[in-house]
Amino acid sequence: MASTSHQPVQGMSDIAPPDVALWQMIEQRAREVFARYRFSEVRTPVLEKLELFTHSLGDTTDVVTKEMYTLEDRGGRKLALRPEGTAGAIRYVASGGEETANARIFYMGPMFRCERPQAGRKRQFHQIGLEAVGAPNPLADAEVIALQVHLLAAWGLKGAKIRLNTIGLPEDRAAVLAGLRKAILPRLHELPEEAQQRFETNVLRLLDSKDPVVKKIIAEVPSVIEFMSASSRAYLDTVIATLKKLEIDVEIDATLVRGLDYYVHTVWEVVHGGLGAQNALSGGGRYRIQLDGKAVDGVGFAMGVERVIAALEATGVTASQFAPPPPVFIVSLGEVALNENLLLLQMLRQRGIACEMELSARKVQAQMRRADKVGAQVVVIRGDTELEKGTFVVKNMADGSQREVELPELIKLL
RNA sequence: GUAGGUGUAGCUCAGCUGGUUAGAGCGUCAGAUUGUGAUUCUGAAUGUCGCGGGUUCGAAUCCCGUCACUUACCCCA
Repeated sequence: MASTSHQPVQGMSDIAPPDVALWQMIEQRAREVFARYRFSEVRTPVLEKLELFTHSLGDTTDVVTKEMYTLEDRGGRKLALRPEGTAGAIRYVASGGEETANARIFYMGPMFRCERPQAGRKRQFHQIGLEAVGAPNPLADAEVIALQVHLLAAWGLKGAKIRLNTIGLPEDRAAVLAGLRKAILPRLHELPEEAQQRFETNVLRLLDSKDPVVKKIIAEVPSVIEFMSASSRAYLDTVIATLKKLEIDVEIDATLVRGLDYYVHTVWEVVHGGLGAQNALSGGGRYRIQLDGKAVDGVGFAMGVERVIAALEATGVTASQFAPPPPVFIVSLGEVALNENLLLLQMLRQRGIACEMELSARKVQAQMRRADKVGAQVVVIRGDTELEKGTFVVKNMADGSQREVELPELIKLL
């Protein structure tokens, strides 16, 4: 604390052993759910060519222009730490030919964005993401959303909501922008200066503004969906109808916008109260990514693990609930017993029993305190007397009772 | 990039408008208990008061700078 030299890089942090238990639970249950939906894991490099991201995410997006960690390797090649997982996953898919045309893959791992850290936002953060590759099909979108709901349930997370919207096809974009501008124009002078600028540069971004004045005007303007083509609207309708059949509640929110250029049709977010300003624990949607002249269609989502954890903790879940099982503790009395117990320790471990012991001849009292400290429920005590008799004292820490047994009995007890 | 809050022991924090040797709780270690834990009692160790500079007889305290953490804007998971 006093020294800053041993701290991790700004916005990056260690995940300490007790907390890791929660991470492992999240990852393990995610793997179980993904397996049921027949998705397989892909592990792509953390470092990619810079252009992979500029091409797929869009070279004017904020993520690409001001948030990426970029570097040059010794050969002068421009590289970037991945700011998200879809680009790399799709690069893998695009390189694979036919057999990956309908790939169903998931990934989990660290992502990097050099932003100002705040609640729910780290510079190194972790995502669990999934991509269902294949031609646009509203049923696929619904299936992926259903999977996501399943995932939230598997984690035991309560209170999450899904906000759903469509951003239509690229062909709709011009009509949407024009329609929106036309609707807002009469009230443009009411907007704050910053918002007026955005009216020119990126009208869509006015939709999810946090400014109360902007919000009010946006609420009175027709929904973006109304400016879209009939086929885009039909696509959305099918997604909604399918979700209804699957009994999945979503909130249609026409102000939902996404910051990456590759999205088409369905987009959604999973939000949770009690997360601070960054209330989205997942973002997802359908996309079309052009790579080397090849278009890859798919639908997917990415969940921010740190945010999922924050949401779980906000609902009373703690890492200690997923702590590893308590160990058996071996107490030694005297040097001779200490050495003999080392053999016992290894023998028990080889039988699959988690156990530990003090590796120096400390006082019994200190060893017992240690046993209690690490949460041992059973303590095996062995000193000279027991060595002579070939017995072990087994103590139950909960009620304090103990009995003396021989080896076969000991193994049966543990 | 912009704005607010905070940096004192391993952890959580107290330290009033500057005044001698900088505190508490928890944790750690040890003793009470020479072979028995969570309770109790007793004791011990650990601080360049984030860092650098300034004002002052004197700075943890005031001023300036800087770094870090934190919250929010922007944007996003």
